[in-house]
Formats: sequence, structure tokens, C-alpha cells
Amino acid sequence: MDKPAKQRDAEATKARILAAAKKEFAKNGLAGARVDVIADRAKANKRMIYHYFGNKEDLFQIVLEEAYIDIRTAEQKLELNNIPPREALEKLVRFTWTYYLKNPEFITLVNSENLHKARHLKKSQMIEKVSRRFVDMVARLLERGTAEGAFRPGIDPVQLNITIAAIGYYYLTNRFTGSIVFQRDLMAADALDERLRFNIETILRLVCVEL
Amino acid sequence: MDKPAKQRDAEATKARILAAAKKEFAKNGLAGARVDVIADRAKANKRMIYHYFGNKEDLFQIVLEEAYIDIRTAEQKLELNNIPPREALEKLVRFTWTYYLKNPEFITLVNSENLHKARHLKKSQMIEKVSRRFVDMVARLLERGTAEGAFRPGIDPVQLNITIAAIGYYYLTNRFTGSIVFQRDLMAADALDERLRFNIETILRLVCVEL
DNA sequence: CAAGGAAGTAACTAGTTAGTGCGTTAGTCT
DNA sequence: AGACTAACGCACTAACTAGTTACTTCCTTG
Repeated sequence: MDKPAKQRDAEATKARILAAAKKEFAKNGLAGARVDVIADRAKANKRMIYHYFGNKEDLFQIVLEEAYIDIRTAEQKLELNNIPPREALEKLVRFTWTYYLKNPEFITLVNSENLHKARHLKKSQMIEKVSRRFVDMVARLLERGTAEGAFRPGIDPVQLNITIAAIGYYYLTNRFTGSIVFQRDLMAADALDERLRFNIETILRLVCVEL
Repeated sequence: MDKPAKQRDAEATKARILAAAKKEFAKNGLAGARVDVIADRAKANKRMIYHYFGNKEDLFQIVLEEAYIDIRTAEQKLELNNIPPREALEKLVRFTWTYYLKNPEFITLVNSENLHKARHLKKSQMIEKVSRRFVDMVARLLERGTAEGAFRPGIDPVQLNITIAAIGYYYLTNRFTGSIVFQRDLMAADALDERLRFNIETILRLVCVEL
């Protein structure tokens, strides 16, 4: 069922445009991004962008949606409910940190979207669906841990989710100003290891009955 | 209809430009901000902006510097070393949260600066000085708490500072996408109270020997 | 195989935007 | 008073940028 290699390939062109757009939007934000740059980097013509995606903002919206779907999909693959609660929690903290570290565009795109008061995400129905599944996963983990007596009762899964994200996200999104303010290279390999360790400790102390 | 004699006041004009610029840069980022809008809102002429501040980027840099100096100054006024360690720590968490909440431009300006890899902050000497004083303050607090047996030993003041900032900053900067992802109005009054409570608990559990 | 549609391109337009040239007005100093 | 300096303002430009027009090239299918 393989399609023969075409000289013309709409899907491939769309994919190249999306990849280039992700990079450009992440680097310069929505206002700072240049459509011409996206076209060039995608080895496509600017006209193709407007043909496939409508306009700059619509393109941004699709890039953003894909970024959210990507992280939520990766999270589901963790299958946290097949391992002991405490290990699962640590695994989630570790995953979140590593995902942000390896996908720095995600952070920048989310920042951009918040600068625009999430007006693009608001239009997306898909996001609500995948987000609910994500919150449910952590809620179930908390229930399981509480039932086993490992986790403190009464922890709000949303607050926990936000906190797990926060301690990784903030460190990485503010790595440039942070390296100046704290006069330390926050992106040095040992600094990154140390931060992950600290984050795991923060969350375990918050959630677990005893260490 | 006589025009009232127009008072000339360079300092007042500069101040109006800075205030307008802060608002515009915070709202739209460096690339999205419009110099004409700043001039209009400052009830000044665009020519004055270039006369006093050189260019758009230099203006951004000064706005950013002032924002940093403002928060660092407010932090120093806390005088954390005159109250018991545990209370001082809680006070710092509470202050950080409240400052971000009441000064949303600070967060957005810092985000913008990080999008630009902190290239403006790098040029500023003042920042390093006020930042060091800030880290020292928290370091002394940690030492004091550890000496009294209230705090766990070996906590890195930089990691703690980052974490205290993170749990407030992330919640607020991502309040728009967060309200969609978590399907909850993160800015409702009770949600804000609840978050502050949760943040205090997070930090106390991280730092204190026992609650 | 011809025909129609889809993929792809170059050159253009209309509007925007940072930055300026140059002139005017108000306050100050001698 | 007159001269000098600094505050202020208008109107312009050169460069840029999102989006479009009008066209060519290639592929599929009836």
C-alpha cells in the first residue's frame, strides 16, 4: 500500500511547513515569526502555506494543537497505573522534566499562546478531550496511592499537575534570565541532573506520607 | 479658546513613556509592541521616545531593568531575618505569589526577555548586584532555620528560590491555557486562595523538618 | 491520451512600522 | 532683550511583511 515516491507530495509539503512553522513560532513568537522564513525553511513556496493553512494565525493554531497532542500522547504511554504509586509519581516528574528539556519548542509555544490569552486554544475542541484524560490519569494515581496509604489524602490532582509542570517549566523557560540572576549556568549537565533530583524530592515530600 | 500654556517636563515625559512602554511590551512582547502605541498612550510624541531612549530595544531594556529592580527592592523590604525562619519562609512564598499577581507585567516581560535569550539583561550590570543580595537573603534564612533545627540541612538556596518562584509564576503565566486544559477558572478568587495555600504547603513540606 | 485539477512558483500589492529630518516653542542664562 | 538650549511635534521614508494574482508544471483518471 506504499505510495510511490512522488515529485509532488502534498502531505510531505504540509509536514515540512508544520515543522518549519513550529521552529519559527517557537523561536520568535507569533508576532516575531515571519511567514517568508517558514516558507524558505520548509523548502516550500509561501503560497502553499496560505493554500494549506489559511493564514498565519491558523497555522499557529495547528502547530500549537499538534504540540499539545504530542505531549499528551507521550504521557498516556507512561501507563502509570501499572506500577506502584510512588514509582509512578516519580516517573511522571521525571518524564515531564525530560519532555520539556527535549522539546523546548513546547514551552515557548505555550508562552506565546498565553501572551495571546489562549485565543487559539479556545477554538480547539480536541485539547479539552486529551487534557481530561491526562488529569484523570493523575487523579487515579493519587487515589491508588492514598488507598495504599502511601500518599496523603485530599490532594487536588489539578494542583499537583500544575506543580509538577511548574517546577520543570519555570526552570527551563527562564533559563536565560535565571542564569544571570543566579550567576550559574542552569543548563550545565550537572545543574540539570541536580534540578531533576530536587524536583523529585519536592513532589515526593509534597505527596508521600513518609519518605 | 486659549490652549493652556504647555508645561515642559522632561522627567514626567520620560516617566509616562516608561509606564506606557511597560504596558505595551507586557501586553504584546518585544516584537508585537508598537512604538506608535507607546507614544500615544504616553501622551508623548514618538520623536521623544527616540530622543530619550535611543530605540525600541533600548527602551525595552530599561523597562525590563526597572521591573527587576522593583521586585528585588520589594523583597528586601520583607526583612526576613527579623522573624522566625518558618514564618519568614511562609512570608516569602506569600509575597512572591502576591507580587506576581499584582504585577502581571513582570511575568510577561521576563517571558519576553527569555524568548530573546536574555540578551538585554546580559548588558545590565545592576541586575547582578541586586540579584546577589536577593539570593543571599534566602541563603541566610536557610542557615538560620537549619541552625534552629527547623529546616532540613543541605538545601540549595538557588533551587529553593527557583521553586518558590516557579509554583507561583507558572500558575499565573499559564493561566489562560491552564484554564482550558484543567477546565477550571484558575483566576477565580477562591482558586487563587487555594493555590497560595497549596504553594505554602509545598514549600514548607520541602524545607521544614516537621510540620 | 487529453483534460481537469492539484501542486507549485514568481512577482506583486496594500498596508504597516521603526526610525528621522527639520522646524517650532518654551524655559534659562547673560 | 536676545541668544542659547532643551522639549516637543509633524510629516515623511525606507524597509518590511502578510496575503494575493496570475501563471506554469505535473499527476490522475475517464
